[in-house]
Amino acid sequence: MKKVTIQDIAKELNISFSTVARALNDHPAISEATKKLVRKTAQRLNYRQNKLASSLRSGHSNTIGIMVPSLDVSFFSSVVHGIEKIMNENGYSILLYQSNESYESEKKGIETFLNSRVAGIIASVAKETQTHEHFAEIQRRRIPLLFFDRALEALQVPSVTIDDYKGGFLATEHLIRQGYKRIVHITAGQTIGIFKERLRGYVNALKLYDLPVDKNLILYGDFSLDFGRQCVKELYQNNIPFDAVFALEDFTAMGALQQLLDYKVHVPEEVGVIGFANESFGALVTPGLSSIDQQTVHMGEAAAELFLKMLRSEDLYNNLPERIVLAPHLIARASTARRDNSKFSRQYPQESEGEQLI
Amino acid sequence: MKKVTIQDIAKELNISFSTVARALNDHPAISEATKKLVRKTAQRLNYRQNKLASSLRSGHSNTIGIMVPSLDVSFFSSVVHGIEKIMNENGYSILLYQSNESYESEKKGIETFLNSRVAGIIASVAKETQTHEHFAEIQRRRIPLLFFDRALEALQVPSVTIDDYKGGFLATEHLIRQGYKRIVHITAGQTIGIFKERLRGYVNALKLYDLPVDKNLILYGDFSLDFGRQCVKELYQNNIPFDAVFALEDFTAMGALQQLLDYKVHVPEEVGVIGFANESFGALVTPGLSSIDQQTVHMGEAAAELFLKMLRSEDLYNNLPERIVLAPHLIARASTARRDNSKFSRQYPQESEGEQLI
DNA sequence: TTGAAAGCGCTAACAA
DNA sequence: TTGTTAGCGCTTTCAA
Repeated sequence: MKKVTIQDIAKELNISFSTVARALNDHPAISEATKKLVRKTAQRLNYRQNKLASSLRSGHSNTIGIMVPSLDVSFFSSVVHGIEKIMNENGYSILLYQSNESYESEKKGIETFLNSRVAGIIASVAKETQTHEHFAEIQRRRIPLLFFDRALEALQVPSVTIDDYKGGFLATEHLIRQGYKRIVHITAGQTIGIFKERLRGYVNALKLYDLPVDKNLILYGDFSLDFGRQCVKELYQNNIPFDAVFALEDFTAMGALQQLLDYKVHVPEEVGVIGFANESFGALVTPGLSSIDQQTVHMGEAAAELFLKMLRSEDLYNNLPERIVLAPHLIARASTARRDNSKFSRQYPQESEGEQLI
Repeated sequence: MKKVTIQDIAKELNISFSTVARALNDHPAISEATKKLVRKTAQRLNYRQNKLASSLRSGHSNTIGIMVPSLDVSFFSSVVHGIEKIMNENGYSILLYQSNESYESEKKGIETFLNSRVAGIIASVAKETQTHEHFAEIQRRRIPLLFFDRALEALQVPSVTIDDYKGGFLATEHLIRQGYKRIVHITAGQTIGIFKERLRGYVNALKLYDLPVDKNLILYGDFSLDFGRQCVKELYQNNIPFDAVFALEDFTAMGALQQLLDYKVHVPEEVGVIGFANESFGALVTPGLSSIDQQTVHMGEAAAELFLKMLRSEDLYNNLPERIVLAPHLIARASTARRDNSKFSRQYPQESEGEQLI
């Protein structure tokens, strides 16, 4: 199949190729008659516009780059799902890149985006990333950049994140209201912003409710199902009493829960467990795992909408960057259903999604 | 920041711009001295190659299109994760498109890919798609096309799928060997190929083990957690005796399992339950949900490898298309752990992943 | 309402 | 080893 260009259509119709180009782009100065004729011929010849040529010439592109740590993490694939949907409805295509949490890979991806002359970039920063030179270059080239979930605070870049402090606070407050008093918090050893915020929420909730902050109850480490199990094991081995576990994310919480059940500890009666992220399995396990919902759908939508606004505005880097912070939601399930909590007053407006206990 | 081109570098160094181009592309005819000089200047001026221009001129592109029904389905996001990783390692970028199971959307996506002059397309067909004209056009343009998981048999296109017949057979055989005799199969009302194959595997396994095929035990419908619950309810309401459920996928199986537990039916002692897809929650619920693993990782890898082979071969459409069919694996967990099954002989080589019962 | 012509930034054949 | 030159297929200004 020979490649068909606007020249071929022009020859077919004995008109100039610029008229053909205008007709195909629905230029107002072209008569309806020629437009119709051109479109018909284009279809007959199986013509397809060459976006490479048109983008090269016009300097505009309708491709945007999305950089995520990994599509294997349901949170990210879910947000990408949402962003792609909305950007696609607005005529944009998605160039996808996974950093796999590696700084080098992230840098390479940004380069690819830049070389491909994308119209803008939406990114969630890799765990490993310490410097921000590669992101700064995007700004220097005046290309719209937006962070979601994991942002680099040092850069003046718009972002959509959730309030991790509030998430940590909500989880801890919920446990306190359920009557738990010695609450363990499992957090990350590294100094990732979002986990520090969750920890801060935990500490402040304890203080607000006049509970002591016990260093022995704050466990640092990697996060994984196994680490959750190990934490519970060590707490028992070291004879450290506790009656609840708030883990930085659901898999770790699930590990803790499994280990407790292995030890024949009653959940939620003796020990309550809550996680973070509201992974889909939380609703399916027994007892149902309480968690903090990260507003995945909203985050994708908000990111796409804000980004579209950026693409449309000219004075992109003149005003202060818009930073949208979404409110996390408490999802109370059986793993923390110790008792009636009606006597407590509400601290935040939407405390629960009203999900059924399982 | 002004846009820097090879012309700017050429002016800086008082050499011709084609020398610069050659130097940057590591052309063998250029001396090491100039190469070094050019590279240094390029870096100093913050030069970035324009892929639009180079692809337009050379006629080659290193972008490939990936079309999936939805990234919100963990199976697809997981396969895309794998494909992106390998293609990326081989120097390709990914243009991503979700059909959301819509034929129109799929068609539009293919058009975008074609207009963007992708080097090739990897696709999993939308549920809604009945015709294959849009895929045929890809072939007519001699662009490499590969299907994964959901292929259109009518087209001579290479594909990577799993053996759904064998999956259905394995699941049913496993239940039979565990001593279950009246096995319900929940399948899709629509006539999707892969579900028909699973049903065929179910029927043939029963026949092979001399068990009757009872129409009352084959339930057609939508697939969802709720439908699984509903199936169990109806079976009890209609007084249809059964001692096992094989559902077309894990969420439906989970619904059946939950309803059985609500009815205080003992799983696996009284009724066994097995699903399909090996979703991550299966290992976390209690009792652990037996399932059929779809070889997600292998599928991504196999698809990427086969595709790379296609991209490299010239006589792409001359020989018969390679169709790779992966073997599904039985994952036996607590939901079917009725009793010792050592007295049965093995039908297939790898019967179980040897996963611990939870 | 249409045509002519220039050129986006690069690759690659041909010359030197 | 390097330079000259001609486009890739399109958008867009200027002219008619």
